[in-house]
Order: sequence, then C-alpha cells, then structure tokens
Amino acid sequence: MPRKKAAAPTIEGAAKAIHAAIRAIPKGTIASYGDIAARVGLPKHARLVARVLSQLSDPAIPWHRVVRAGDRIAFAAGSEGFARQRERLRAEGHTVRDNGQVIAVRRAADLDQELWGGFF
DNA sequence: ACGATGACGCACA
DNA sequence: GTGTGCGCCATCG
Repeated sequence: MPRKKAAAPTIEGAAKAIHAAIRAIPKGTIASYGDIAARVGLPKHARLVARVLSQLSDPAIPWHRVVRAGDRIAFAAGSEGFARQRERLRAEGHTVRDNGQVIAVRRAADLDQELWGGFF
C-alpha cells in the first residue's frame, strides 16, 4: 500500500497527546516545552506545545508545571499569567524569583535519572 | 505564495 | 547575567 506522506502536526492532531503528557507531570515537578514535545514524539515542536497551552480549555490540566528552557516562566514578568503561574508553582514547593527563574524542587527531565542513577 | 507572529530553544557577544 | 540573532514550525492575514 502507498505510504502516507508525513503530515505536518496540527493542534487538533497533537493536542490529545500533549494534554496527556502534561497531565502526566507529577505534582511538585516541572517540565519544559521542549520536554513535552519530545515526549509526544515531536522534537523541535516546542512552539506547538506553546500554542496548545495558549488555546487550552481544560482547567484540569496542570499547565503551570510547564516552563521554558532554563526553568523560566514563559510569561513576561509582571503579566497576569506570570503572577498566576508563580503562585501555583510556589504552592507546589518551588521557589520563583521576580525575574521568573524557577528553583525547582524536581524536574521531569531529571526524574528518570533520579529513579535509576542512585542505584547503578 | 509571502511575510508576520508566537506561553520556544540555542549559540554567541 | 543580559541582550541579540537565528533556527524552528504551525497559523493567520
């Protein structure tokens, strides 16, 4: 059978997987946009993840656990989104500086190593 | 088709 | 540590 050409990922097509990946971030843990994209098999699509979040409708999704590379809040310091995310992150035990830098208790990117690294 | 726009990421000065 | 530039890629006018 003729192989289907690789279609460009769309919000519609990727939203479900991205939602699931974000819901899977444990409480007290943060992950970057790039982490989420890679997790759903779409490396280099961090911006797609951002787009999904910007149009997020389901309030049950812990969007606040998703930060920019370098553990920085994506919103501009001083914006509403910034304030809300900072509140939520602090509520989960993280420290957030005024400039948006997050001193994370735990990062999803390091979770695997935490689970295995100490034993081998 | 083309250029502008993002809740992005990385290299470099 | 901060600012700037460029790559990336789906969307939109």
